[in-house]
Formats: sequence, C-alpha cells, structure tokens
Amino acid sequence: MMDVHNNEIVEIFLTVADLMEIKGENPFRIRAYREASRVIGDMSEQVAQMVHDDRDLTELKGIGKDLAEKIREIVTTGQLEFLESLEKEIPASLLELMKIPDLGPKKVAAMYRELGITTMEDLKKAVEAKKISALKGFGEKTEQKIFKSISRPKKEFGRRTLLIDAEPSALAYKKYLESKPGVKSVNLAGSFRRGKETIGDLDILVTCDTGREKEVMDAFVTFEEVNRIYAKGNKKSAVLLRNDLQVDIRIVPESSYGAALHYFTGSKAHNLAIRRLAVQKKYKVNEYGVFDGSRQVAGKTERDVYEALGLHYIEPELRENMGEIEAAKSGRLPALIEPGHMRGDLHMHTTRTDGRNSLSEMAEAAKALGYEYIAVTEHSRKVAMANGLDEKDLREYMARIEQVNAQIEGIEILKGIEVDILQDGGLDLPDSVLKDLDIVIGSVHYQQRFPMKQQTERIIRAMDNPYLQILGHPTGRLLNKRDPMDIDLERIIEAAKEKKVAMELNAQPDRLDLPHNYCKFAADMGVTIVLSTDAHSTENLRRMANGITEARRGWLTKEDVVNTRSLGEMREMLKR
DNA sequence: GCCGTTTTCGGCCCGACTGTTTTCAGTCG
Repeated sequence: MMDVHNNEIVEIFLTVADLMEIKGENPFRIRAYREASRVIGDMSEQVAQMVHDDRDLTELKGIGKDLAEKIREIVTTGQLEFLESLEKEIPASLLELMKIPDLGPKKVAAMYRELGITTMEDLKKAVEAKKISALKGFGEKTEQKIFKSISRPKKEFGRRTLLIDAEPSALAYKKYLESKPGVKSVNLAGSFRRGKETIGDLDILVTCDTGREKEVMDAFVTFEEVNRIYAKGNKKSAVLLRNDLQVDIRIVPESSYGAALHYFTGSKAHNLAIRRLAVQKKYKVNEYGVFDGSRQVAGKTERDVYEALGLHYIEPELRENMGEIEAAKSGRLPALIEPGHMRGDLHMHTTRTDGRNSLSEMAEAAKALGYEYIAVTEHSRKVAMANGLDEKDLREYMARIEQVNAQIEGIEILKGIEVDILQDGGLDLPDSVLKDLDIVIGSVHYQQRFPMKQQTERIIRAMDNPYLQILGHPTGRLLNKRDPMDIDLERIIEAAKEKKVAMELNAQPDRLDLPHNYCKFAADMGVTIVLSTDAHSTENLRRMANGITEARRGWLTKEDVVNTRSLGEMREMLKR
C-alpha cells in the first residue's frame, strides 16, 4: 500500500485534463476530470485511505465508476496508465506554454502541429523567426504578445499571492477608484472576498453613473501601479501590476449589482452549481441577474439572487460548492464565528524569547482589543535560536507573569508554554513544570521531514502526555514556502478527540494552520478548536482576523472555538 | 466522464474582450 496523497491525485487529473484539452477531446469529459480533482483537493479525508478501506468512491460528488477505478489504479500502482498513454501523444512540456497569457490549448496545439513547438525555447526561436504570425489564426499582435510574455521568468505565471500581501494594493486600488468622478461604489470580490489564504488575482466590481464607464476604465488602467494592460473594454478590463498581481475589473449597472457581486465573488465551482440549480428551476443566472425568460426576477442584491433560487443567503467564505448550497436549501447553514466573539488569545511570545514586545505591553494591547484573558506561551529550550526556556527559566518567568498579572487590571494573564514536541514524541520540558502551567501547547518545530507513519505516531505519542492541552500549528505548513508535514491528520484529529486534546487554528497569515477543511472535520467530530495568533508583537495580535476568516471557511461557529468562552468555561473545556 | 421527483440517454453555465475574422474562434474568469 502506497501513501498516495490527495494532492498527487489532483495533479494527475489536472494534467490529464490539460493534455486532453490540447488533444481536442470532448470538453465535458475534460471538465469531469477538473471537477473530480477539485472535489478531491478540498477533501480532508485521504482518498487512498478510502481505497484501502474498500469504501465506495462513487459516493463522492463528481466521481463515477470510471474515475473511481482510475483513482484506485493511482493509489495501488502509484501511476495512471491513461496519463502515460496521453503523454506519448502530447509532450508534457506543452503545459508550460499554456501558462502564457492568451495561449490556450487550441493555440498551443496549432503551434505544436504546424511548427513542432514543444518547449519555451522552441517558442522563442519561432517568435524571433516570425513564424508564429504566419500561422493561420495567428497574427502580428499575437506574436508580439507572446514575445512580451516569454521574456519574463516563467515561474511568475500562475503563482498565487498571500492574501495579506495583496491587501495593500487592493485597498489602494479601491481608494483610488472611489476618488474618481462618476464612481458610485467599489467592491473587492473574488477570492479576496471569500478570504482564501492565497489569491490568484484581484477582482474589483464597480458601479458608476451611466455613460461614464469609459472614463472609469481609463482611470482603472492608468493607476500608478499598473505595469501592463491585458484587456480594456467598457464593461470589463484586466491589468497586471508591478508586483505581478493581476487585477480584473467589471462595471455593472446598479440594477444588476447583487448578481454581479455574486458572480464576481465566485468561487467558480459555486457559481456553476448555482447556475445548474437555476436551469433546473427554468431560470437563467448570469452576472446581470436571475432571469425568467427575458424578465429579471432578481439581481439588485445578493440576497435576492439566493432567495429567487429558494436558498438562504450564503456567506462568501462558504462559497466553494462544498455542501453550502444543499445546506442553504434546507436552512442548515452554520452561524459563522465573528471577530466580536473572541474573548482571549492563547498563544503569544514576548521579548523573553523571540517576541518584540514585553509581557506587560502584550497584556495591555490585548486588553485594548477587549480580551478578558491571554496566555503567554514562550518557546521551550530546544528552540535555541529563539532563546527557548528550560525549567528554571520557565519557573522564573511564571513568577514574572504572576507579578504583572497582579499589577494589571481588567485582563487575566495565564501562564503557558509552547513546548517543543521532540523527535520521539516526548516533550521538551518535564511534567514537573508542565503540571503547574495554565496552558500547554505542544508544537513540532524540528524534524518535519519524517515519513508519514513516523511523523503521525510521533505527534499522537506527544498527545499521550496528560499535560498537553493544545496541538500547535498541526501541519507545520508555511504558505508558498513550506509544504505541510507528511502526516495522517485525520488519524491525529481522531486521536485528539479520544484524548481530549484541542487543535490550534494558528492565525498567522502564512500558516492558517489548521487548514479550513480540517477545521470542519475536527468540529464535526466534536474536537475543540483554539483560535490563536501566535503573536510575536502587539501588532500581531490583530492577526486574529485572518484566523477568523479561515475558521469561517471551515464552517466554524462560536461554539466550536474555545476562546470565545469565559475564562472559567474555557479552562474547564481544556481540562483533560 | 458524470448525472437524473421531468431523463439511464442526452444533456452539461454564461458572457466580455481580442484578434483575425467577413461572422467567429479562442481565451479567460
């Protein structure tokens, strides 16, 4: 039995879809592969485990008999015969070329067929020899566009931007557009609005005085950060910023504002499902509204759009076609957690280890945020580069915490630790001191490259320590930098349930760890979740907002998160 | 390739912009 991960199956199916597209296969068949890969990619459960347990894969939405068999083949053999036969017909290097803007499957196929182009290098030579513009269906402008694009490093295409990195440009753009005459409203939609951890591009929706659309579009493409204009019309335009962020804009009439916001917020999968539902009800949904024949029956607000289709309003964070539409039909949507629900923060560092602010500064800042309690959780000795504490250091610091706690009014400072989980699953500090703490978080910081079985068992063994209350940043992922550890997270969450250990949702914008799909899995199992900032400065305490967004994407309610509770109730719930 | 209180066969979301087109294909979201 091989450990084939969901993301490997996703990659294989996406590659199959791309290759079939170049080959010119039936688009609906291609879509089936893409749809299946999306479903698998969003799952928390490992498909390989399902195969192993002899479960019926066709229970999964979008997976029928054929794809179930292909998944089984991938899981048992580690490869897919069908993909290999496709790769014999279509060079896989063509997929790189498809990442170039304006080059899709048809054009790439034509260049391959007519000129034998398979690599970026081939393409460059053909462009320089002016062979591209000679092809039918191609012309001077297309050749120029390709020339412009291949002079850029290829890795820049398709790279996703951390939400928090996109934020400054997004807000600056919004403010800029709002200042333009004739503009009535500017809204950021797309994955930015859905609160995805990383975004592919930025989507802006604008309403303006009728007749002034062109004026607004002129302003849009002359924003100071614009580096390149991809397309410009009166309803829709697209540009590339200097920081490589692509920005799309749509201008719509106010009567269609809700439908357009819905359409432009996505996700694509959610929109497709909504449109399919509309077709069932003999309606048509587009970005201008819900239509019964040519009559608009909804569209001014998003709520109207959902109601016209017999659905409750769905929050943007849930719009991934992961069950939210079914829940909205039957009124089973969760009441999502909100920033105002948070009453404390249970993971932070101070200047005693690698933080930038003192204990009292952190406490004052937390108090200013309206919190009732915090836990100060320094690193343990193993994390030497952060001046991690040994037992003696910790005892001293605990005394210091008690001191400050006595001095400060209106907030309770709890004595905590982020103790390192050692190679063998032991903890980096003795029980004799752990037992005297209020909050014990256990985290893996070293040896993150163990094989799955070993890594999983290491973490589960750590949870056997009766003083460990919270598993910190459970996957160890750093978005765009480091993959999650190779672990069976489902098994770990099940163990957490059994041992009454809570899972942390670490709110650092490049962690957001526990990932949302596992938040949902854990909450469904009844595992307690702690939403923490892991702040290393007073400023960082505000990152709770990022964690709230991830929690909402994971369908979490106030009840699922322990630090929405009063101090007493929270402590009771974390007791083992 | 999937899917079905209209169907096990015949559908499968919908529109804007661009370029190379004399009416539309390709790409994108």
